[in-house]
Amino acid sequence: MKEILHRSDCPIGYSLDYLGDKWVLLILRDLIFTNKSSYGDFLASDEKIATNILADRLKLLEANGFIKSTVSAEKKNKFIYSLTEKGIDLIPVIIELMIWGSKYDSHDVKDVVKKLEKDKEGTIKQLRDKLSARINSDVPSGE
Amino acid sequence: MKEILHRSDCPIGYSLDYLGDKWVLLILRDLIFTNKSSYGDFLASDEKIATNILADRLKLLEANGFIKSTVSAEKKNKFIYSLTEKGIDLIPVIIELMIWGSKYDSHDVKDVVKKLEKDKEGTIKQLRDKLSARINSDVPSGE
DNA sequence: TAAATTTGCTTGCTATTTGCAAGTAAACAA
DNA sequence: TTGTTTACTTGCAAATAGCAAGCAAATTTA
Repeated sequence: MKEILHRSDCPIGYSLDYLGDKWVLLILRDLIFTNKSSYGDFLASDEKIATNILADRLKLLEANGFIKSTVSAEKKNKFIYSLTEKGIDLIPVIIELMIWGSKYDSHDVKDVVKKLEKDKEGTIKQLRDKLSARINSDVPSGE
Repeated sequence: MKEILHRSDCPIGYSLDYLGDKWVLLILRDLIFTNKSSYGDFLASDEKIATNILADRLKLLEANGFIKSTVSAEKKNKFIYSLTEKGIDLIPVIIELMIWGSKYDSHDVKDVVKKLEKDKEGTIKQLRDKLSARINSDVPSGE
């Protein structure tokens, strides 16, 4: 795994050295907002990530402590990825990307995001709690 | 200028189609948090962006309405870049990247960010007001 | 007023990264 | 025991990034 070299000592630059990429935050989005948790799940997302890029990013995210993987309880050839606290802490970043995107994407149905925006802190706490629960249980549970 | 093709109709994906890159948000950071406003200013930032990449990203940001450029009043061979409202609306995204980066970057001096975090909304409003004032004045003013 | 400098790029070349298609391997199901 | 599911890896072509040099208009300096 290629080590991340930081280009400066700016905290924004530090974050972008990990997240400044077209794919990483989409994988984290899937983990935060959907029940997707496996390689095949992420592969099936609308953006159509290439198999080698997905494998690479999952390695990178795990090597850098954003996610962890466990063998599925039912199928031993299936891996379940879940967020660590470090990954969960990115919820506010992704929420703000969603709010901005929703404002400027003419195609977006804005009602859901508007509701979220009205209680941003509550929404973040809800997501945080749901995902924190998964940290110590091997199997992600549904809604 | 190459047009941005959106990979899905997710608002997060929409944002990342513009911002999912190691450089774009660093240029916007300079415009938001420092008094940098010219090609040469951005070039001098710690991350050492290449000249062709900087030129490309400035074009892209202007073509997509994040920034606008005006000829400097004093020097006619100098361009002054400033944020549009669309760009200013990215302040919350960048703030969250800074908060996350500050939490996980062991080298970061966290005091400034801790203070910011205590009054996030106030800080955003302050920045917003300062930058909004620049939209209708050709010359960015100092602190 | 001529030469040097500042400013904002562009160009050419090489190296790295991405993206697509195909292949592999372990676990599992029929 | 054969086919399928799952999670990758590999090979190759295309796109992007990065480095060094070059260029041109405006401005300053001699």
